[in-house]
Amino acid sequence: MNRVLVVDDEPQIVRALVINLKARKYEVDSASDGATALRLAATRHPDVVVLDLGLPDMDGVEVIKGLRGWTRVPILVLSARQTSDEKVEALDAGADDYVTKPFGMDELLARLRAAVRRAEPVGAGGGAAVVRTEGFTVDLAAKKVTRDGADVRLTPTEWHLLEVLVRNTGRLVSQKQLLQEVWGPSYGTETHYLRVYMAQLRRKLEADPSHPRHFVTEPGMGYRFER
Amino acid sequence: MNRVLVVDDEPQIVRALVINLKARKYEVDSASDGATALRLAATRHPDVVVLDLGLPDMDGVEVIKGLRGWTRVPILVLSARQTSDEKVEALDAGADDYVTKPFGMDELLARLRAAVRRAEPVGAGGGAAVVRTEGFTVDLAAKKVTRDGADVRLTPTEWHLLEVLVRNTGRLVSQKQLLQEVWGPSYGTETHYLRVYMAQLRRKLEADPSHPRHFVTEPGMGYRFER
DNA sequence: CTCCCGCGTAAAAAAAGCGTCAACAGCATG
DNA sequence: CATGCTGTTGACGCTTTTTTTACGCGGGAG
Repeated sequence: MNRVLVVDDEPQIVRALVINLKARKYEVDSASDGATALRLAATRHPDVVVLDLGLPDMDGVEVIKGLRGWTRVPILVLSARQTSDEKVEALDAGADDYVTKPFGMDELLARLRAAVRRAEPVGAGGGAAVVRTEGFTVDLAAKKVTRDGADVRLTPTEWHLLEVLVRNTGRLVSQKQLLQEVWGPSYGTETHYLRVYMAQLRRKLEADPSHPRHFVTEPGMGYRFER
Repeated sequence: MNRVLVVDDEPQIVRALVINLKARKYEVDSASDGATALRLAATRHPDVVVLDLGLPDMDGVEVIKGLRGWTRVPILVLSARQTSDEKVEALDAGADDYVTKPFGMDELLARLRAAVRRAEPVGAGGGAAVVRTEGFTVDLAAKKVTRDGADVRLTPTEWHLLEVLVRNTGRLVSQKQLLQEVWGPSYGTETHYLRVYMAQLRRKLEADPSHPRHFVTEPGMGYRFER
């Protein structure tokens, strides 16, 4: 889940934000002055910062610059000041968004989501994209399989089958599920295909293809990939 | 020089934006309806889109979704509607920012700068935008390819294709992704184009074009650039 | 013990995909 | 107006991939 750093010197605003954010399963840290904010940002590495400009100890723009010196974390500025100059200054200092008080909680949360979303890396897939065994390595993101340092060439069907199995490492995948995921929803009984392609995967990846260690047959049920 | 796509059905707003943007050295395209906007976005590849939600031919949120189907270009929404629901809907559909009319030009431009800035690749401040192989060198920033000390002349399409591949060095890029990024979202099955242009890239860059080392074909899946 | 079914393997036939050459149209340039 | 460049499209031979067919093996049921 995402971590948010809330920075505001008005306790009631902090409380309202914290309650709303926690209800939506964000992890929340809070600070009421700039120095604390910078320290927390450095130690806690939030995914987004909500920053009030009117802080007691330092100018809000200085906080933005302090953050931008070392991180690109999204900064959502919150301010009572509505003048155009203030907004321009904050945005050009490195803020990502600027919301004037009083603000609607729904809107603020939506802007927060937008900020978090666009900060996500391109590969939106969750989880480790590389799976290693002692014999070979599968890189889901690059769609690449390596064995003894050399690339292994897989056909689209072989790759797709491998992908489904690896994404379910350790779990049994039924024949029907494999067929439908790889060949399409109208397939489900053509277990021939599985035997043929399993043999090819084993030939390309198993040290001893006739005694497979990683691509295990569960007779009558399906197949299982073991790391 | 950044390219902006302005979408609004009120001519005076478009004119005001275009004048201000051009004065600040942006390249500007404009559209007055959603269909044109989507087409221009596909063909011109703007760095940021300024989108009015009240278009004559389609719902603004649909335009956002149409863009988000294939690109992460920043979208700055412009709208006369101020209700929280509208904002939330647009932001959650994939917009990056939401400004209500009437708006201050200074603020809009500052938000535009913020949107463009954060969309820049991480290594933008002098990072390694140059990729070298033993045969040739690609400079992403300068949009230049060098081989044996001499510049290689690439057509716009060739360059675009090369760019996508190089930005994904080592990763397999699917045929569909290549087609959509280079030719636009309505393409996806015209694999013929890829074959023709791959051949041209190889002829210009590979030492032995018929045995490519860097532009690898993964039959049925896509292509991969290897350094 | 024998039969039968599911499994693995191999090799065929069929289909799909790839690279290449060449022609053509649109467009900007000179 | 001619020219050259670019992007699009078609045709063809060839290779790879998928599908289909065939056959041997082994374990469990009867």
